[in-house]
Amino acid sequence: MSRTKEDEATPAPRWRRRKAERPSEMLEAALAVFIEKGFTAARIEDIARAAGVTKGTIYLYFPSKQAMFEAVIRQAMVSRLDEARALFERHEGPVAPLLRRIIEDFGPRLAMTNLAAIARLVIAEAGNFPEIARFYRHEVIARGEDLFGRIYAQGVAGGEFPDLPVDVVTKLVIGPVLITAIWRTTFAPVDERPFDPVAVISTHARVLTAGLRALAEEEKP
Amino acid sequence: MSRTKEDEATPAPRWRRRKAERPSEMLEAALAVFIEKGFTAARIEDIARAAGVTKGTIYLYFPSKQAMFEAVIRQAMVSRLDEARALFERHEGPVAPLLRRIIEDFGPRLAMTNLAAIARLVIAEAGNFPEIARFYRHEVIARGEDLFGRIYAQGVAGGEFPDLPVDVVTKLVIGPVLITAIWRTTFAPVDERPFDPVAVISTHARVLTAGLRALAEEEKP
Amino acid sequence: MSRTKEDEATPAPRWRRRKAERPSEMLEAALAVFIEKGFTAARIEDIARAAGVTKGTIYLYFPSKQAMFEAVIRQAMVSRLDEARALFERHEGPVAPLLRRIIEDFGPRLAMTNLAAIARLVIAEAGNFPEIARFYRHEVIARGEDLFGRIYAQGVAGGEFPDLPVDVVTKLVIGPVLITAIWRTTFAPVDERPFDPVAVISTHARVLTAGLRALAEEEKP
Amino acid sequence: MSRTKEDEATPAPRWRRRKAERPSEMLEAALAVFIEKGFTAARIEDIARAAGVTKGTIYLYFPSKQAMFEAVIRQAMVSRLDEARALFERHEGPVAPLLRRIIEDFGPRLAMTNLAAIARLVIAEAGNFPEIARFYRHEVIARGEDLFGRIYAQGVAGGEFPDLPVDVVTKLVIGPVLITAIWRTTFAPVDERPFDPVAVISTHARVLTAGLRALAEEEKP
DNA sequence: GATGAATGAGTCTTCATTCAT
DNA sequence: AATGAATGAAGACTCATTCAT
Repeated sequence: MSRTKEDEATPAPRWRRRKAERPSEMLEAALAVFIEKGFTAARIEDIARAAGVTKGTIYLYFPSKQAMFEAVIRQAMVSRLDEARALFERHEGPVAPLLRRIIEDFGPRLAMTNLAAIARLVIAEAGNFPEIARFYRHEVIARGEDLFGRIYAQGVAGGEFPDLPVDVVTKLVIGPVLITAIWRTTFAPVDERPFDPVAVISTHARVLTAGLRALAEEEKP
Repeated sequence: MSRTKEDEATPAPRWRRRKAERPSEMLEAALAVFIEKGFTAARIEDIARAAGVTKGTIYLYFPSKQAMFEAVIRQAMVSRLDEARALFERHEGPVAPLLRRIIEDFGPRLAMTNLAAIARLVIAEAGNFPEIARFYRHEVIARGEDLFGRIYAQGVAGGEFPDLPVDVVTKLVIGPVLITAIWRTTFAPVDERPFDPVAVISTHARVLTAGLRALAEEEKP
Repeated sequence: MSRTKEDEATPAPRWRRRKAERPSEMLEAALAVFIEKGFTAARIEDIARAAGVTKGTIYLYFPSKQAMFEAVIRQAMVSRLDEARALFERHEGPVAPLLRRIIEDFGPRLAMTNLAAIARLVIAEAGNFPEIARFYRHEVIARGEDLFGRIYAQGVAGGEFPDLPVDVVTKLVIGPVLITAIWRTTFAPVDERPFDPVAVISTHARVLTAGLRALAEEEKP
Repeated sequence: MSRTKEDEATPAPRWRRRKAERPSEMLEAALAVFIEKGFTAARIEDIARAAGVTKGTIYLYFPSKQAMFEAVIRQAMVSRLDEARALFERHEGPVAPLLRRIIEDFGPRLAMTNLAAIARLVIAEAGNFPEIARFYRHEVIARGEDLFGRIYAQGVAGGEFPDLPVDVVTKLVIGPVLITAIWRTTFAPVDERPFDPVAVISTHARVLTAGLRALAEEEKP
């Protein structure tokens, strides 16, 4: 592409105009910094440096550190939610043997990626950010329960699962996954003993499915 | 409560000699403030006020805010550890039906008291306080695993439990309890739907014991 | 000086971009404050105000009060060192009568300017700032001895000066100059009697040169 | 000495009543601490510990840290003044050869003992303690000049010394001694090269006496 | 007389936020 | 749009001084 006439008036800009991408680049950088240091200890300047901009620029896109934090969590979760939805919706057919596969697919995805760190971040800061807690509760967890609830309902209808409240069962599913996530990011770094998250999650899948199946049997007359 | 006559003559003294009691009063006050605000957002002056002393007094007993935080967690956990030990050691006899009782006794004690908030605090701050993480790992969790491990081993020996690694089983036991604790302190306050921690825990106990029993059956020839 | 019309429309801006000049302005202000109050008693805010900036700005240029102090002494001495070098190196030819001129040129320059106050400051704080002492020893004194040593060696070679260790002679040269400097800044302000530093220094020059000449004569066979 | 009847009523006290000695013990301890750290950096508690008492006790004897500092300097100097006086007054007879002995006796006594450190302390803090400066000027220096002045006057009368103002000559005498004292306490600790204070002082004595003698010769017709 | 627990004013230092360029 | 110099409020920590015991 040869330079045309208008180049005379408008010399090549030193930086490429990337207005649209900038904010989400910043959010990614911010996520990394928040994960590493937590909300308070993360300095705006750290985030700016990680994003390759300067402090002032952050404030062109976000009105405050707190607003940025909320946006960070939002974006991080939203971008994962679609993956999660796809994951859940892919599964069709008989659900009982599926539960195990769901846990084994979904578990490591939470426990082994930085979703674990995000979860820890949310847990840590929810007290100071009710807005975050509310968002997480309604946008993330509610959707997850919804997706999982439909699958579970099928299983109950088919006599594969006992008739328990879905929000309770969800917590039984998530609990050991969450503890695995937390363990990996919190205690494993200071622990000399090896820690095998996948083993925990697959054992969890086995025990839980076995337990649900057993209770379902009991319910039958 | 009206002021009595002698108040006129004897205004409140600036201080009263109470060296022995002071430190643990301060730790209690500090725990409350740390739980409410997190480590960084808690101001020493807040803690001092909550303890009924002034800033300077804090520094007579603790060399720094960080040291105080570590002491807070230590004292909070140590005082619970004995309860926990007693709880575990009381149980004797056949262990399979016991597991359920253990979860149902121990679970609410973690999920419903401020142990839940402490756990959240540890999770939130462990990244910035490796010392806390290490302490918690070695003093709190290791002991719990130890106590629980002995019980579980009996069950395995008696064919009541499947032969799984005890550290893995421990996480299956704790996971849903922990999520209950976190839920109560993190999401329940912003959630309009009712949340029944005890239901979660007792369901957990039922499903887990059923699952372990089922797997134990499978193991038998 | 009355405010002009445009003042109405343009109130003083919060700041003006002056990165290049700022640091040395701050160092000058800091020198004045440190001289007046000593290191510990000088408040960063005093220095900032004297420099026409606010506290925070100081920390944009110096990482700590201590670092600033070291920079202050360094800059104050380094800028004088070149003058001193020029002064010494200008002198050529026979050195014996020169010694007197050197003292009479150099003495008042130390005793009458704020070099005197800096010397006092260094003496006062060297105990708490070994780095300052070391810097002063190696950068300031060593250079002075070096310059002076070359001149003195010529005089010894020419039989004008006795063959004494140059570091000892240096102290004989400096001693009365230093006491003059200290006297002026320490005791003269509280003394009702008049004090004539120049008289002390010129008498010193006369007596010292006479003494050295006499000893040089003695050395000759 | 056997215990007598009144012992029954007055059992041996746990501590010996030493009201009279206590203050000067504290002053000695305080001197050491002030010398080591300077006025501001010296903590009352350091002094108390060094004196074997507690903070509160200090305030039974001195109304404030500043008052204590002034008392410290006073006592330290007063106790030395008598020695100095004795030293000066011992000397009698012809004064010219004596000057050298005076310097060689008195010099090391100032330069090598903690008088050097006290001098440094006074120089350092005089700005913040005009009272100290005044005391030192009038009580210490004036007396020294007085004693020395009588000797010098004899020498002038006898044609041994040139007719110079005694306050000027005093500074020529003291200057190299002072620089030796300061050097030893300020720069020698950070200097790898050896430093021989006595050599400086004896050279000083030789050069100064030679110089004064030479000028006295010039004055003669 | 002595103690030492308690106080609180004083200071350094950090960092989110602003705004002239 | 981007920069980065400057701001100033906020908070950890120190230590001279007080005073109940």
